[in-house]
Amino acid sequence: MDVRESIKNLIRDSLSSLGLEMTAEIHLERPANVEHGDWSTNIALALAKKAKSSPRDLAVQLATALESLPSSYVSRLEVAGPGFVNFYLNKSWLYEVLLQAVNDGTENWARSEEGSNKKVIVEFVSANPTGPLHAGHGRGACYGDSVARILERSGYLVAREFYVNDRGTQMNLFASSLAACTAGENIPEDGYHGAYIKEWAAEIPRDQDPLEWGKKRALSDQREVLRDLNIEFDSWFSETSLVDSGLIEKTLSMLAKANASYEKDGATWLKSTEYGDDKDRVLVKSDGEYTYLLPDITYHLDKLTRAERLINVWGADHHGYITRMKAAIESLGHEPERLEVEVTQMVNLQRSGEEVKLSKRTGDIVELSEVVKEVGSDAARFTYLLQSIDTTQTFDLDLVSKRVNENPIFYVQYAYARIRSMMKKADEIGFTPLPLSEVDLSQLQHQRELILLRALHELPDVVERASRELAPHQITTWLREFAADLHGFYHDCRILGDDIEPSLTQARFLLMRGVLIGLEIGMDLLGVSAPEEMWRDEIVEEGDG
RNA sequence: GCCCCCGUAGCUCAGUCCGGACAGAGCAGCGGACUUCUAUUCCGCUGGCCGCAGGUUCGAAUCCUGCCGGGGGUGCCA
Repeated sequence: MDVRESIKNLIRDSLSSLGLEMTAEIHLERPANVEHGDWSTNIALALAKKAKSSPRDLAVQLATALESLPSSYVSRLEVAGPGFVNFYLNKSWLYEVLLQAVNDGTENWARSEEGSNKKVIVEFVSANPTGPLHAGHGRGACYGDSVARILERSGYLVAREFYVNDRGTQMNLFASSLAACTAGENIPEDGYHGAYIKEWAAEIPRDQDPLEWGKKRALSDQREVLRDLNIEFDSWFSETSLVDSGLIEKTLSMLAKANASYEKDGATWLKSTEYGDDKDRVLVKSDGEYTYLLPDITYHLDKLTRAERLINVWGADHHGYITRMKAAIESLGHEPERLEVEVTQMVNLQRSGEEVKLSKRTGDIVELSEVVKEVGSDAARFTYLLQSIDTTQTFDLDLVSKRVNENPIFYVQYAYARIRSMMKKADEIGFTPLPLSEVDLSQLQHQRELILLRALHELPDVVERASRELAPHQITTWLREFAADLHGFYHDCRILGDDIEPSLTQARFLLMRGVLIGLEIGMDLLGVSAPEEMWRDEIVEEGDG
C-alpha cells in the first residue's frame, strides 16, 4: 500500500474514534517546507466548524488519537500553524520508493492504469498541405506528441492523427500559385507568396498536376521535419477521402434530419447559435462548394466512432471554432465533452532580439525546419514544452542555441550523462552491484540522498497530473528540479572510491539506478533524448556553429 | 461590442485545476567552491504592495465581480 493511503487510513480511524463523520476527502500534501514534516493534513481546519471546535484544538485531539494507533511509517507528529497536523516519517517509505522504481524499471515505473485502455485520438498539427511548417506549428507538434506520450503512460490507447486539408479554396490557391510561378506569370493577389513557392515550382515535372504534386511535396516536407523532431503520426487523415466516401453528404443529411441546419440565401447553414455561437455558420456556400466546416464536422463524427476521447490541439487563431464544432457534435446527439480542444497560444520567434514574423501568407516565414536545424531537436522540443501552452511564448533562437548555460535542456541531459559516466567508470574498475535485496538502503541518510528519493516519489503523481491537465510542462518542471537534486547530490556525495564504505557505494549506486529511471521516463515523456555522455568542447562547437 | 489567453523578482517562467503555514526556480548581477565518478556543476547574497479595486473565507497569487494593460479571434478563407 502506498504510504499516503496508509496515513489516510490512520486519519480516518482517528477521526471516527473522535466521533467525527468524514464529510470531506482527506487531503494529504507534501509541505513546501521540509521542516513541516514529510506529509501534512489540513483536515482539522476543514472540519473545525462542523466539530464546533477551534481548528487548533481539533488538531491536537486528532494528533493524540493518531499517536495511539500503531504505524510502521510514522515516527513523530506535530500540530503546527493554524491547525495542520504534520507527519514525520521514518525513512523506510523512501527506501520502498527506490526499490519499487528499480524493480519496475523505466518501462513500468510511474505508469498507471488510469486510462483503462480507453481509446483517445490526439489530433495535432493538421496544417494545410500548402507549404512547410513554421515555427509556430512546432509548439503544437511538440505539445501534441508529448500529451500522447503522457496519456500512453497513463493507460490510454492513443492514436496520433494529422488531418490533411487537401481540398478546398486554400488548396486551389496553392496550386494556382505554383502553376503561375511555373508559367512565369504573377502569382494571384490572394495566392501564396512564400519563398518556397518559387523553389517548389522549379521542381515540378512538366506533366504533373500542380495540386497533386504540390500536396505531396508539402506533406513530405512536413513529415520530414516532424520526424526530425521525433514525432511520428499513426495516421494522416485526408479530407478528400471524406468526399470520395460520400460521408460528407451523409453528414449533411444527418444535420438536416436533426433539424440542425437550414437553407438561406442559397447556402446551407448550421444552427450553431442554438449552442451559444455568435452567429450561424455556413456549411455549403451558395456556389455549392463546402466550407472548411462541413468536412471538419464529418471528420469529427468519424473520429467519434473510433475513440472515446478526442483531443484536438489548435492554435490560438482557431479558438473561435470550438463553439461551432461542439455545436455540430451536440446537435447530432453526441456529448460535446468528448471533444477536448487544447489551444496553444502564439509563439513569438526572436533572433538577435528582433521579432520575426510567422505569416505563411506574406511569405516572411521562419520554417520549423530552420529552428530544428539551428537549435537541435532536443533543445527545440524542450523549449517548446518549457511552459504552459496558455502563455504566449517567446522563443529566442539565439538563447536556445548559442548560450548553452542558459538552456535547461543541457542541464537535464547533463545530469543523466553524469550518472552514465559514473556507471561506466564503475564498470571499468570492476564494481559489481549487489542484488537488490542485499543492498543496505539505510546507508542513505544524507540530505542530498533523501531529497532525491522524495523527488523520485513525486514522479507518478506528476505524470498523473500532467495527464489530467494535459500539461507536459509539469514534466518539464519536475525534470528540471530533479536534475538539480541530482547535481547537488553529485557534488556532495561520492559513489565510488577507496575511502567510501562498500555498503554505501552499493546503496548510492542503487540510488543512481533509480534516478536514471526517473530521468529516462521524464525525458521520454517530453520526447527528448538521454545522452550517454556530454562533453564541453562538443557543446561549445555546436553553440558557436 | 462579443469570445479566448496572459499580467507573479531586472528578464524568462512555475505555482491558479482542487484556497492553507514566511510566494518558488532559471537567467542576469555580486561573492565563494575543482589533486576526486565530467566545474555544462555546486554553495551563498541581492532582488516581489503575485496588474488594480472590491467580495467570499478562520485563511486568497489561487474562488467571485468590476476595472486597467498586452496578445489573439470575431468571413459564404483555412
